[in-house]
Amino acid sequence: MSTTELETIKSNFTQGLSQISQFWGLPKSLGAIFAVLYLSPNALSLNEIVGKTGFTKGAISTSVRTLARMGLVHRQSKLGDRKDYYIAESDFYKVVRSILKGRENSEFNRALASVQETLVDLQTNPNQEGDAEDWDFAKNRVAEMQSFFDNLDNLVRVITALETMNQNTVQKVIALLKK
Amino acid sequence: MSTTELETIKSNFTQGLSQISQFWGLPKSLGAIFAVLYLSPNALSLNEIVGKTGFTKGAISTSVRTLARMGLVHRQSKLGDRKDYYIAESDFYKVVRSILKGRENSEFNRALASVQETLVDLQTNPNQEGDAEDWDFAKNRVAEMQSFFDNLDNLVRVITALETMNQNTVQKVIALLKK
DNA sequence: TAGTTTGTTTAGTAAAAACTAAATAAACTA
DNA sequence: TAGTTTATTTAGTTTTTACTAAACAAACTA
Repeated sequence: MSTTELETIKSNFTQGLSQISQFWGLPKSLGAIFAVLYLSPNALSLNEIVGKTGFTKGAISTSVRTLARMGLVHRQSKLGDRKDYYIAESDFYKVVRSILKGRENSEFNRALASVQETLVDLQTNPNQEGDAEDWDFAKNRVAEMQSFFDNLDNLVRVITALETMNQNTVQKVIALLKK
Repeated sequence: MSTTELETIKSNFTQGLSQISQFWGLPKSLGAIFAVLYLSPNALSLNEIVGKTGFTKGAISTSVRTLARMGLVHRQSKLGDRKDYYIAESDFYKVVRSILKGRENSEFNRALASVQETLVDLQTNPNQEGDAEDWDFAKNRVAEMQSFFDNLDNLVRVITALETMNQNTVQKVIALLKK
């Protein structure tokens, strides 16, 4: 009965993380799986996760891999046991850095590059007569955007370079901003 | 012909922003509409946006409203003209603050609240005998998560409270983090 | 070897989201 | 008033995405 109670609370928590997950445009399953792992004192096998979440083996298999890519869970192998086991990363600052690092590979960078190409295209073009103002306007706008992205990219680069990031780090930033 | 060239470049740029948009889990249309407005020296009416993007009036009508909610575009009314006109916000730091502010209303906060409820549920419950360690483990885990969220929330609160935010602000943060 | 137990991939389905076309509403105009 | 011109809403379609069920593959076991 007390166990049931705990399970109920866990289930509510899982629902909450599912919603957060889909708020960020991710599948609910990711939130649910992470929640189950996060509240489990011991590593869980794929089939155990199936049992606790109700998703199929295939779904868990792929979901758990994307969670691992994000740095939110880690795969473990026990000796003499063919099963894989999964645990949740509980240091969220680590997760933030891991996700920010992931940006380099991603589709996102290809899109960013296309913005940069636009800027080059605009700059290398000889000024036209008829629509010179249009060209200049576009040039300035895209240059501003590029500068914003560069600035942001620097910030991310510095963050990912931090050997440690924790509450204290954030609080120092807050103190700086408050002035 | 030179005009055609400029249009081609604009179209590439628009494609780029569309991809960025969908990378963040948003409809491509949002990126496309913003791109068109961002590169337009003058405010555009709804029908002009329809012409430049190829989406239907209905789609533009709703998309432009969500863009406005995010602070990415602004609606303008010209006197003696019944049409609405739209311009892009070009200060991206403003946009960041605007989006961060929007968090208060959102579904996101309801989900966060449910995490907090979980914590309360766990803490108010009298310790059980059989599964005391399970309760404690869950309690600690959820408390840690809550503390992370609180910390982040403070940061966001400070950022939105900033009267101005710009490249310089970011650079100061970078300088702080580098030490 | 054949038989288990695991994880992954694939093909198909169900559900959700983005979008279109058209009806409606609202504000003006002649 | 009836007729235009605009924006919004609605109902339905298309497209995309998440997921299931089942086949497959790989690693072990008897």
